[in-house]
Amino acid sequence: MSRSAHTAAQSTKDRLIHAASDLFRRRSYAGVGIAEILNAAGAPKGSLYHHFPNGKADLALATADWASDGMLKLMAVSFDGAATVDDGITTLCHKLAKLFDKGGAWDSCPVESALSDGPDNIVFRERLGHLYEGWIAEVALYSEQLGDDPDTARARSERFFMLLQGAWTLARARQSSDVLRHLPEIARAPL
Amino acid sequence: MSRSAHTAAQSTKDRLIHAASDLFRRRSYAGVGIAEILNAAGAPKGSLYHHFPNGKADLALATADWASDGMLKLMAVSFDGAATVDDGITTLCHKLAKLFDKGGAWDSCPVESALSDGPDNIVFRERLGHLYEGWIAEVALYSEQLGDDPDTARARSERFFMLLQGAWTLARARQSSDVLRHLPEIARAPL
Amino acid sequence: MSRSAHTAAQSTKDRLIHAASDLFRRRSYAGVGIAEILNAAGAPKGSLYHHFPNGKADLALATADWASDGMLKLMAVSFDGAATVDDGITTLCHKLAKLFDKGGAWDSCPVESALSDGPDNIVFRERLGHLYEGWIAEVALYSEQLGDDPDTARARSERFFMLLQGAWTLARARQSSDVLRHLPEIARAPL
Amino acid sequence: MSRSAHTAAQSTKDRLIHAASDLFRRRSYAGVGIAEILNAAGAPKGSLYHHFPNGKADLALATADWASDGMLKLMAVSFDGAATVDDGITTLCHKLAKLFDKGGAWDSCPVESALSDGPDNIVFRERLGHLYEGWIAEVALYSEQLGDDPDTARARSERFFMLLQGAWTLARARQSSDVLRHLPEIARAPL
DNA sequence: AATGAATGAGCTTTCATTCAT
DNA sequence: AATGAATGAAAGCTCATTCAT
Repeated sequence: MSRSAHTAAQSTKDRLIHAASDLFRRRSYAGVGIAEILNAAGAPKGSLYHHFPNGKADLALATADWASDGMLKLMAVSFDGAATVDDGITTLCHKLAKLFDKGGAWDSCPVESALSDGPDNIVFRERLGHLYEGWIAEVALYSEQLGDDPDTARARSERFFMLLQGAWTLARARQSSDVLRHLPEIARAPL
Repeated sequence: MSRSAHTAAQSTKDRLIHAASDLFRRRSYAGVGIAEILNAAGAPKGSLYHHFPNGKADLALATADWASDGMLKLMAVSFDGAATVDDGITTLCHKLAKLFDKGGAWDSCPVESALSDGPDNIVFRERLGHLYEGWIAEVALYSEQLGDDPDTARARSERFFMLLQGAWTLARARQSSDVLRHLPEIARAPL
Repeated sequence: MSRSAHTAAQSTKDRLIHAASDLFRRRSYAGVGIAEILNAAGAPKGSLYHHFPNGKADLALATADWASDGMLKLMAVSFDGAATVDDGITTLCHKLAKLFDKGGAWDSCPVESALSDGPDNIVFRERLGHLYEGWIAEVALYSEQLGDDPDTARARSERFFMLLQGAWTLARARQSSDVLRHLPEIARAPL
Repeated sequence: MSRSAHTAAQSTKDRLIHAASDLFRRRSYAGVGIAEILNAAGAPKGSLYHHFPNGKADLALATADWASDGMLKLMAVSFDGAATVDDGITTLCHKLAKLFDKGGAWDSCPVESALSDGPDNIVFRERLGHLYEGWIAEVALYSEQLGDDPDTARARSERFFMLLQGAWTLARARQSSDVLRHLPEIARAPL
């Protein structure tokens, strides 16, 4: 998910996905041109349509999938060995805060930036929903494993998802990861 | 903020702002062309630069300001006569859910969609932060007026902002305003 | 209709039509790129879509209309003062033979080359039929004025249209206008 | 020449020729891309240059040759057992009308559509002339065999060629094979 | 003989903006 | 204050072809 973690020998296809993800996060699907992506990936002009027959839209879907997988892995790492749900969430928030700081503080959610802006089609919308539900299900699963009953786990996870999305938005507006770092304690407080 | 509330005789400038706001919400700043905005506003080809000398960027800033004012008014109406902060928030969430349903369920935050996507300049970023802080301050003010001490009011408001942004994101991904309608009770639960 | 008859000061729109007509005749709608047309017309890169909002397709329709008008004028001139239908046709064939020789002998029918090749839409097909019927009606009109009864005039005109189209095709295949020049006597002979 | 007469097991090369001929007739050489031809033929991406080393141009020449052979066969069948030239022509016209109706009424002459539009080279032009002369010579031969003296036979054949090309053009413009069916009587009438 | 990945020039069209009126 | 013609850079995409396997 970081901008520099994938510079070792990769396929052209992977380089396209990583370059597109970086650029979409900063300026979103519609704000980034294909020429720029190809240039960033060091890929030749005509190679995009070989790997992604439907062009930019296919690339955006692949980018969102890849970024979502990265998020799921980050969740897994964060909850691995966590004693409580709160511990897992705290670790995750700190990892995300670091990611935010690495990205230049103007990166938005990699899934939303790739799919939200795109062609007005149903495929993008459904994929966006599907990937987000996957994140919520993942945290809910860890919560259950740490003792929550299913309904509580799901409600907690959904609530955390919303807080996280909102916190990231606010962090971006403030150009500061502080709110992400403090998110665990914010979430803990009752209304 | 709604798509149809401003159809009475308006100035060309106002029609441009409203048309742009509608379009930006659905496809964001970069995803909407000036020709499309002019067409939707029924404005002549060359009139944009008369009202907005800096072109699309100026229009986006005006759009964000107008949408933010609408949000502040909605907050005022929601908290007017509210007995508790919870009451005010509940009313606000229901009003926003109705707005969401009106907009075709693919509208995103009007402030973010106008400013997040735009030219990579500092003006947009600072305006985004400024407007969001205004929303947070507004709810915090109502909370204080309803008895919260300043620190509590601010923390509550910030937390609500995050939940609201996240809930809107989730509502959009699900193409359903349910999560917005249930947001008050979700917010009430402790982590 | 000739390549050099319109070099006096013309509007950009006219220059686009004339340049496109020349190029379409030699390599047909699909074989000619917009860049080439703009270059030949001396028109700036973005000006085509100002004059022809639907782009290449609009230009092709305008080109076909203009060429068809030229053909109607040529018919009018040829039959003006003609004592018999045969005289009119003879004059017309000689004028067309001269046109063929001017064009480099690889020009095809300007109406067909603009519309036959184009996007697979019904507008092109109907326009092609409409313009051709106009030619047939025109010659039939002159035949009536020269004494033919309506049915004979129409049959003669239609037969002449076919011979002319076929003769032009053959002239092009042979790179020689001979068959056009001899068309009147060919048409006169019984099968 | 028909679209469905060759569906039994064919070589890749044949399938390429037949698919290309179908497509060229509808949208001409320049209007059809290689990808579309390969797709229609069910041929793998790289196979075209195996069978046609010079690529699309070679394929167009092969297509024109194949279509011209089909026309010569159709002529042979039509004149086989014909008592008079008029009989042969009548049969031929009816066969061509049926072909026209099969093709969707937007097919043009398969020889012209493959060669007329192509690269601006002398090979295509000469092949076009050569194939057309072959058609004219073929009908002239049958006319001689049915009693015409050589000069008359040639003149008749050439005249018929022109009427046929023109009739096909008109049939296409009108989206109706009527003019092809009535061509024999049209040809019979004096100017 | 056959394949599909790779290539970069070219395609049509839209972009945000400027300018003369 | 208001207009629409004009502009050329850039957009996303397809092109015919080459090449290593």
